[in-house]
Amino acid sequence: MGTVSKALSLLTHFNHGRLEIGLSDLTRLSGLNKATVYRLMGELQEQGFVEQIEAARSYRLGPQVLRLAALREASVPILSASRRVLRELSEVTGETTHLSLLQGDQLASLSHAYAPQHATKVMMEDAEVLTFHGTASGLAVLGFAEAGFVEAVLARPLEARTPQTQTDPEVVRAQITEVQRAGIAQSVGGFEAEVHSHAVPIFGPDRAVLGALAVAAPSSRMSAAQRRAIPQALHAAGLALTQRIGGVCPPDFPTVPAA
Amino acid sequence: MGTVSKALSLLTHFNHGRLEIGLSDLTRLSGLNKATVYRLMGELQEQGFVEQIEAARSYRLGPQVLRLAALREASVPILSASRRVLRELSEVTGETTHLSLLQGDQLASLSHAYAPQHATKVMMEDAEVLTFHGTASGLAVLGFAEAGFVEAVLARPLEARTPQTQTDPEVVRAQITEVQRAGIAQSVGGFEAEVHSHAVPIFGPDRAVLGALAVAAPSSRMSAAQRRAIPQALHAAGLALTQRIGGVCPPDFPTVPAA
DNA sequence: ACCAATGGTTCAAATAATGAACCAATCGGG
DNA sequence: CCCGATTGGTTCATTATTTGAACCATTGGT
Repeated sequence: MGTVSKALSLLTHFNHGRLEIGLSDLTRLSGLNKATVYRLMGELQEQGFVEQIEAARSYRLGPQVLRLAALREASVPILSASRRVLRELSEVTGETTHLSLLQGDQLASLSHAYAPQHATKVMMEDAEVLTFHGTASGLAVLGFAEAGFVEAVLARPLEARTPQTQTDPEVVRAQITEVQRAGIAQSVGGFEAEVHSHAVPIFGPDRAVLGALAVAAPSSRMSAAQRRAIPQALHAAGLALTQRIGGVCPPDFPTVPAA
Repeated sequence: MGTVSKALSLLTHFNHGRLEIGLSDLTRLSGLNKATVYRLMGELQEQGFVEQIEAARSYRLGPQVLRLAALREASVPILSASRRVLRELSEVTGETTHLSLLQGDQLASLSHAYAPQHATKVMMEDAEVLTFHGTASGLAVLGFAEAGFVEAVLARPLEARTPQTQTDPEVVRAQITEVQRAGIAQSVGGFEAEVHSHAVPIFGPDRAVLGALAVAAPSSRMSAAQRRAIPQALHAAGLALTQRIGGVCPPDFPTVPAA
């Protein structure tokens, strides 16, 4: 791994539960030498990618990433395109919806919308990293990703976030086959207990899968009517979003929502 | 300059006018060796910071920056805090408003709001890099930045974006002194012709200047009434935003809007 | 058919990254 | 109030990576 990759991989350790990281923690998390981490963080800081909090001397992400994100949106306005789709999908389904995007070998939830109807709803945070095997979004992506990518994901140990999480690669493989047939993925409590999620893949201009659009509902509200309504609305919303960003579905993507 | 800094500095060449850059262009822009740029971009691509467009083989910013930006906002929610302030300021002044943030040695406009009142308005793009000497925002920042920073900025050649741009360092220095006295900066046509801008600095928890809040109006609409109303509204909005993000004004910041 | 430009690749030479050990300061018990 | 443990930060000889001139294959324009 090159020096640049090492530096950038340090940034992957930031997440919602760890917005600030000290030098020692980062050294442990990365497995790199302390002096190396120190110097790399110094360079990241010079370029504005991280900044150091005076008091604790711990690091947090810097302002430079805001500019880059704004330019990324100018290049590929997928987040702004998603907002309307998410809002409408939340209204129609009465549940929380979110968009997750593939970032290398990670899947991160980056935009969401809540439904006004219910007092209880599934809460979301942007930039949360999702597991592939334990979320509907992850399965939707795997169903239409390259075979090599799927193998790489399943070769890693599959973490169990809840007692319901499927951690057997063979079971996950069967789920993926079902996703390919139906064009839609499901997960019941695989990431958060009591959450029933549906998801469909989103495709780019080169027919490659970019991420997934998902509806997350409390299991208790999953009536027979919802089980029919959500896949239908989700399928349509997925096609709409893919189209809005100039994407094209691959030939093997089902054109009608299957049961 | 370390390898990491070189790689990250490649990203600074992306902007609204150059959302995609080919290998040769990037080599020229950066002044680095072609093989170096090629390898560095390869590493940036591996980490999802850039991606390559299949057809043209040129590079654009990658999806990874979106995740980092979302986390930065979770750490320091300055953009979300600014939106309400900008909206209200646009309503009160009837003109376009925007927030720019300091990113190392660059000042980038990152959030804006339009007023509904007028058919003609100053248009803004997020992530545009502003000059320090030719914009009200830049002058507002310089007025309350460290002396060393001001010297570094004025030591560089001052580009003239319009015939009205002040490029004499001594004149700019005098403008900065005036900004310190009044607590508000002005620029008439220094960045775009026919645009009259006012700006106030925004401060962080450590009393350091983070960026500037600005009102940009067509020169033709700058009546005597507006010349009084804008500084007053802007001063109040700046204090409000500084406060909302937990910032503190330095002791030498004027507490009342001066003429 | 040509020339100039593009993206991509090679390999010896030059340079930068590395990591074990060390320092000073701080923290939290007992 | 002292002690051990932990923190951020620094050093420098060794090591491994980066570098860049030159080269190749394609593409596009004239």
